Amino acid sequence: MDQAKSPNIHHPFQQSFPTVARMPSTPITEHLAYLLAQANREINRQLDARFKKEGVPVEQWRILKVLSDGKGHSMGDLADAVLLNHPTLTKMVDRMVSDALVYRVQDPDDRRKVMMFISDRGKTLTQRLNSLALSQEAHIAENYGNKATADLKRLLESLIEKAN
Amino acid sequence: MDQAKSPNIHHPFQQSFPTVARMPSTPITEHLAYLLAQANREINRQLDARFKKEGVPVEQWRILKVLSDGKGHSMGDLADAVLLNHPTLTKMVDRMVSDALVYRVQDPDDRRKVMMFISDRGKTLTQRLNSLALSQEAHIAENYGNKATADLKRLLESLIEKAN
DNA sequence: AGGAAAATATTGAATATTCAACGATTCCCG
DNA sequence: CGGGAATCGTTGAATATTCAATATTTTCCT
Repeated sequence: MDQAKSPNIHHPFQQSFPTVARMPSTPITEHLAYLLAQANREINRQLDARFKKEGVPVEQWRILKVLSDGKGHSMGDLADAVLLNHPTLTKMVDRMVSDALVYRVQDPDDRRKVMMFISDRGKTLTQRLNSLALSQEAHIAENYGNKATADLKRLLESLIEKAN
Repeated sequence: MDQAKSPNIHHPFQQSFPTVARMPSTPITEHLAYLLAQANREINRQLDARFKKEGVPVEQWRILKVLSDGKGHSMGDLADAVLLNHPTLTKMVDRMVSDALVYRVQDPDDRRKVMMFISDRGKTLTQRLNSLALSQEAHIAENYGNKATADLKRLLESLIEKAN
């Protein structure tokens, strides 16, 4: 009866009381990093829920959106724009090529580069996703307030700018 | 010479011009979801850089910080508090148990539950991490402004609250 | 010109995360 | 009380991400 199946489980008698006064330190919920993570997670979750029926993750929407200017974008530029590192982007683009949402064209001016383009299929999907995203933004603005939303965006932009 | 080694690469002649006027739609950089992702990513990157010398990912710091109230926290509560889903938390805690930063105690009142506690080793590490995190916050407040930082935190808190 | 260094994208192995299923325990209610 | 449903945490398989190494092409320097 002593050695149960779960490893790593102590039994309760080892509670030790702190011998020195514990300096409380700020709770995690007051750190900017935590608040950003939490807000980001929540907004993303909501957006993902809306995209669910199209079966497209948020990152692919970002890629499509960047490409929907119709110009070619190199993988490097795209990676920066959509906040993905290079290998992750390569693999995600592979999937999108399989789904015929985007295609690769070798840049004739610099043959190291690959220019990404959006396909017609990608464009029509993007439109559907955009309207889902817009409806989410509207929903946020609705019960969070237009002013708060605008203020928040402005502050975030400024933070990002300063952080670089 | 026709069939090169790279698959999926079209050659440039297939550029098609849009036949209908393209509605520009808002750029990705103006979406709240994108701004949050970008800010979160950047702040996290900076924090991770500071934690680098301790070799601890941000998530572990969050776990340690929550546990440093000295009370026991169930895995479920912890998962909510540190924004990780259950299996991910279980595996991260496994590593932290190996590193003797935390330990598990079976809850005697509800034997389905496991209560997590921080070890002494975990506590001293937490102190070092806290001071790194504080110095980051100070650095942010410094060239972003105390007011902006406070405003941003307030807005984020309110967004999170509304979103639930 | 020629060769070292830098830039670009991809690959493969190692690592991490997620999803679904499970085992154990407790709760609920007839 | 008894047994089905709910809760809690973990596991294993599938999937995704990351790190380091690679191949290719271009740039730079002398």
